Amino acid sequence: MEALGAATTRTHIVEAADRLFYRQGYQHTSFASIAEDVHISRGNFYYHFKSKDDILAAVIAARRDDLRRMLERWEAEEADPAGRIRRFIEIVVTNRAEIMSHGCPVGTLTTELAKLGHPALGEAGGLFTLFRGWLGEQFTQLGHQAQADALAMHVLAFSQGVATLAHAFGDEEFIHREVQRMHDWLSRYARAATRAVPWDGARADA
Amino acid sequence: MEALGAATTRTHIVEAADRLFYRQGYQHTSFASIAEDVHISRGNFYYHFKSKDDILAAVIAARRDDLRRMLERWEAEEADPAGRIRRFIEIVVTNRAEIMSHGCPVGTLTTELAKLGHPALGEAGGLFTLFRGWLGEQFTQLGHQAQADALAMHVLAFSQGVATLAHAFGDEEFIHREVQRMHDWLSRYARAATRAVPWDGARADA
DNA sequence: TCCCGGCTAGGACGGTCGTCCTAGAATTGC
DNA sequence: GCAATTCTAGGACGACCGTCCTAGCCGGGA
Repeated sequence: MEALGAATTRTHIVEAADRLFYRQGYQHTSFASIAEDVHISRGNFYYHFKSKDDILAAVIAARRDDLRRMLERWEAEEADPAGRIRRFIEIVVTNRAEIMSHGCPVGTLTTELAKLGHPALGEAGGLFTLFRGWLGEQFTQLGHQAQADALAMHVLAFSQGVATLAHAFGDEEFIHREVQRMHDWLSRYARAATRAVPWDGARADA
Repeated sequence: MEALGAATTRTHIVEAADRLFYRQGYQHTSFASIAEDVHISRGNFYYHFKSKDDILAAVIAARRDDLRRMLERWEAEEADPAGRIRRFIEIVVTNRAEIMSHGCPVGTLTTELAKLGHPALGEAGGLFTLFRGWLGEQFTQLGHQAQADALAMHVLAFSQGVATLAHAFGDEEFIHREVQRMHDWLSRYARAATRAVPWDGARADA
């Protein structure tokens, strides 16, 4: 019973598939290429996954878990909700190299699955929903309950627009310009609450 | 010599391919499905096009021509450069049904071709460049030469972000909100030049 | 009327894909 | 050391893909 070996092999498959789906797209990534990447026989795949869709589901679940951990980390590291939103805004800077090469992992996957009419589209869209809900929560904590979701969607739209064009044009200066613009925009909504932080630890619970 | 019949058949193929590439993606659209759509034999394709890539090139060229005509029409109908930019901003409203169903035709195609490593990526990216240059020209006419390209890219990023999220969430209210926000933003850059229009017909030539 | 060239239909071809099957290697519990 | 289980390798399969080939349809010019 070497369950550990199987677990790591399975993990390696998911990691390789994740990377390849991102770089080449889901449809364009064949079992052969994943197998080659993991140094595994092609036929051996079906011991760990019962279909290609199954691998996709595992990849989406892994991404979702990663994103959740990232959001939790931000919450631990940034006491100020505005600082957390700034973290999100700066994703496009932090990951600029990969974004310029392959776009946004969430946006491009969702778009592809939609065109394929793939049943996992809902799961992939859940990654957007994750960010949407989290950003909305931050804006709510900043005191903008009424517009929280609209503001969250605006931030998401920013990130998708920047990612798509940075990908198309490979323009790094553009990323920095738009991020700066977004920070300026955010400061209009963040100022009041940034001052509020020291004395309203209780409000976060409400 | 029924060259006319061939021309219309060719046009029908390009139109069907355009529609199917948009809805299902390039890779996921087979010759069989295009043939079925046009009511043509599968093998007959290669009289009109020598490969699938050839059809793609024709589709991109057709889109480019359509876009050019659209921009020329806007220039004829809108004397004010700000009005022309507003026309662009409102594309996402005008085409909201299609965008919510299938995303932006330019953005999704460019992204897909990039993942495929397809040689026609450059041509597809030219559609973005077309808008970028045209928008930049409008901002220049508004008197913002120095930042014209940056402003053009910002407008493009808006449209891509809105299209991607409207596609992912199917949220029409979101589209209207973001368009309104964008109009407000534009008015900050348009006001001065809107007044300037009557007396600076010469500047457009400079 | 016949012929010729533009145009079409249908099938054959090699290749790749996702899937499945099976024999056997490796590892564990007894 | 044996047996059972976990894991792997490699190939076979049917389906679909883009491509190509060829026989024949059709209409206009001689």
